Amino acid sequence: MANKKSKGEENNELKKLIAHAKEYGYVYPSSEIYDGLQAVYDYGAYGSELKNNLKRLWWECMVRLNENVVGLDSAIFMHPTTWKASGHVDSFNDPMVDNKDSKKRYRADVLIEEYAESLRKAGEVDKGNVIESEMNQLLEAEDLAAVKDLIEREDIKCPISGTCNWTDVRQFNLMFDTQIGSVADDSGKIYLRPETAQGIFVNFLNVQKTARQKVPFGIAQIGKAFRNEIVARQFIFRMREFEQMEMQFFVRPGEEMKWFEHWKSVRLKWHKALGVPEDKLRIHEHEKLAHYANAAVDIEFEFPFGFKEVEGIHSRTDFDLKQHQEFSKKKMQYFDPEINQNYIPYVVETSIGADRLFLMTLFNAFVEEEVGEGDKVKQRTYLKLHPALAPIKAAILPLTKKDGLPEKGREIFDRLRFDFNLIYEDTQSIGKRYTRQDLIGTPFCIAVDHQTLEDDTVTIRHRDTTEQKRVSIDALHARLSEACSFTRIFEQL
RNA sequence: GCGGGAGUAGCUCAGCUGGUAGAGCGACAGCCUUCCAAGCUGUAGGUCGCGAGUUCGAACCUCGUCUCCCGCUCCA
Repeated sequence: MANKKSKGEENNELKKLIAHAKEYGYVYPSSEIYDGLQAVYDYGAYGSELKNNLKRLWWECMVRLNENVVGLDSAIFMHPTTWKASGHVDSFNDPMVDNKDSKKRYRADVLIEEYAESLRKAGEVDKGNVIESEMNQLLEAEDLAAVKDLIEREDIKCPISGTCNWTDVRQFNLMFDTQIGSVADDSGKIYLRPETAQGIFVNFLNVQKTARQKVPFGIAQIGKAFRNEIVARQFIFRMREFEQMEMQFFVRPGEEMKWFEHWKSVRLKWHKALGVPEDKLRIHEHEKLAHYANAAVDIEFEFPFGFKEVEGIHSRTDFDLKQHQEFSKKKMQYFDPEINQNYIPYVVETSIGADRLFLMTLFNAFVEEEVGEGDKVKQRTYLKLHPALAPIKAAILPLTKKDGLPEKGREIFDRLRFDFNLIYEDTQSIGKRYTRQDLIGTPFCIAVDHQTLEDDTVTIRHRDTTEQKRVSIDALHARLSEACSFTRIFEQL
């Protein structure tokens, strides 16, 4: 393709954003003084503000604007059986072994099972069964070294290289685990949740009853989740500790596709309302569905490294509630008075990564443009963040540090600070201060000049155009409220 | 996994055939009182990625090690 970016260019765009994010207080590598921790990042002064604003916006759009969606804040720790019921223990936990010659990776249990099967076929039924039960015992005991010994003792070869040159057997746990209770033993092993959804499912009846909701209704939650990602790349796109914003919507069986389409269009509209250019968004339909789903789409954004999932909308059927009903022996059913029936509701999930949304927002906001003429051409860099999302709403900047201008500036600052996140700054030249605000994405700069002392007016500079307008100090509050309110985004929904 | 390249101040980088570190920008303080990173003065900030070795002496040479980047390979 003609306008396809080269790998180097993609990398440059990402690198530039990473550098900017670090330099201007958005995102730092975690534990940087110790050379960092792979695939873990920290949010700085402005990053934490932006992330909070995004989370609050999502929450308000979900919970406040929908009467039939209520919130929940469930714990990261959950009873271990939760993850057996959800299927995560089985599908997120495999003993892996690599052949050093072919560089192929195998599931150790599959490798041994296939070997045992070949023995049985060759007539050595007993030996095959013995080996398989031995393997199961070792896996049960989590004795991976012994599993390797077993592979070597039986001289199980890689089908590709034909050698028995294996690495150690390693457990690839996509779930993190830890101990609960002060005495560490196996019975206390619990997982850090790999998704927030299960906290919603296990609380389904609690919330339904106490918030007096009727199907169809939804439960929304924002929270951290943890996954041992094997490939750790692409900045905060793929992190080991990340934050999800999920809403599980419970519907009558048979009506799930209607609601699936509903939430698909609602969520797509939401991204557009945030100002994401339409040509950078696309819907990707899953062909291969997860074990719990009967329909799934991703809302993808075109990052420099390609179209990637930001949000997923899944029709999860009644899989999760049914599983929990089975494992917990508690009824996870709802009595629907309208049709006089008891049923396990079907679930439509919307799940967006807060960190991915953050990254998408930063990419959209990052602007570099040439300004000036002739030999005075300079590059201007700024973050074109929506005022409702920007970490700092306005900077109060006295033109000079004399003549009572700082005092007047402080006065204005104090009048507005209770309602808006502001910066007051009076050092160095005004141009330098404007530029600094551009770099962190502050939408408005309020300059206090000599005329202010005469008629109580100030100039407001708009970040995107650098144009200034003179307004009275009394009008500032209303102006900022108008521009920085979430209502400006709600109106687009 | 293989090959190549790079690690020196917050950032970008200089540092000759080995002689115990420099610039620009940025930050901070002051002057100036000025509307888009202006100017002047000053200040802070570096065990030169880490560890050994050679040497009277190592940012520089040798070995090891870690991290990052590029390309290939692999995986999805």
